[in-house]
Amino acid sequence: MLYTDYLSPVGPLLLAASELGLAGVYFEEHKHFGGSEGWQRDDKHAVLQHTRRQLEQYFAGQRHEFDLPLDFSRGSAFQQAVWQALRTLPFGSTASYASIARQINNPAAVRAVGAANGRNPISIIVPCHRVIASSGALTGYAGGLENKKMLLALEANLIR
Amino acid sequence: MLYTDYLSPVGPLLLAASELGLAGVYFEEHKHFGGSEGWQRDDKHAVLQHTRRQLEQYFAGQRHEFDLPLDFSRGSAFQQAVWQALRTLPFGSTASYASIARQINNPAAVRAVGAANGRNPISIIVPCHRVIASSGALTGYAGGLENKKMLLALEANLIR
DNA sequence: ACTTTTATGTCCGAAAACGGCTAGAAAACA
DNA sequence: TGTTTTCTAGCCGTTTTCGGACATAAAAGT
Repeated sequence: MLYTDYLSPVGPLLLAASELGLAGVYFEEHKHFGGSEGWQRDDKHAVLQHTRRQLEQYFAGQRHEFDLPLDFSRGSAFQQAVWQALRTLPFGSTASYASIARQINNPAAVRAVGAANGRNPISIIVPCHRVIASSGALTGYAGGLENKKMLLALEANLIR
Repeated sequence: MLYTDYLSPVGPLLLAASELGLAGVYFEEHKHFGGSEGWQRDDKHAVLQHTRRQLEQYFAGQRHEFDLPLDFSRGSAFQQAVWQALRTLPFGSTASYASIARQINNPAAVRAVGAANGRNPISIIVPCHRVIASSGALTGYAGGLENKKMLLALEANLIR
C-alpha cells in the first residue's frame, strides 16, 4: 500500500492506494483505522496525485463528482454493496440509512448499513457523510461529527 | 480454476490447475473438498496434461519424483510449511507426524501437522500418504484409508 | 416532542471444540 | 522381571459457535 498526505480545509488527510486504485482517505483520529504498518510513502504516485487534485477542486467548489479507480477489495460483500450504493448519492443531497438498505435489497439491514458506513475506508470520495438518520440527525461519522457537519455545510452552500 | 479428470488405478482423480500451477488432485469423496463451483473444464491445459502423464508414469513404476509447478497459495502459512516439508519425503519411504513437526521447527505442533496433512489439496504428488503414526499405524487419509494403503504398497513393491 | 421498547443484520473477537498425534504411566500378560 | 497393550493428558492450528456492539427505525407510552 502506497500513501501520501494532503492538508485539506477539514484537516490533514491520509491518502492510500493499492495497485487496484484508491483504497483509503482517512482523517486524523479516524475510527477503525487499521494503522499503516508496512505501507510505503510515495508522494508522486499517479492515483494519489489525481486524488489530491480532485479533492482540491472539490473543496474549491469546482468539482461535484470524482473520477478515480477505487479499491474496495478489503471489504466484505455486504460492505462493498453498501459502498457502491453510497456512490450514487448526488453532491449536496442526503439519504437515510433505511433508504440505503432498501437500495441494496436488504431493507431490514438498517443497522448493518450504519456499521458498514462506519467502515467506509474512502471518506469524502465515497460520500458516507451524506447519510443521516431518518429524523434528520447526524448520528455518527468515523472522521468526527464536526467534519461531517462541515462537509454537509460546504455542499449545501454550493448547491444552490 | 481449470480442471480435468484422470482414471487412475486407484479410481478417478480430479486434477485442477490455476494460473500458478497445479492446485489440486482429488479422489472421489475426498474429505474437505470444497466443490468445483465456477471451475472450467479444460482437458488440454498444459499443466493438467503434464500432470496426467507423470501420474501414468508413477503408477507404471517409471517415475519416482514429480516435476510440476504447484500452487499452494490457498493454504495458510503453517499449511504451506507442512506441504513443502512433505515434498522432501522420498518415494517408498515413510515418516511420522512428529518428524514433520520437527522438520518445520515446531516440534510440539504434532496434531496440527496431522490437520494440515488432511488439508493437502494435491494428493499423491505431494505425498501426504507417506506420513503415518509413530506406532506405524495408518491413521487417516482424506482420499480414503484404502487408497493410502494401496499407494504405500505400490511404492513398497517398486522400491526394492 | 421526547424517551423507552422492540425488532433488526452484519462484523469482530473470544472461547470452545475438533482433529490423520504422542510420550509416558498403568495395566495386562508371559 | 521384561514385554506389550491400553489409557491419559497435553499439544497446536483451524473451524465453529456465540455474544456484543453498532453511524437505525418504527411504534408506543409519557
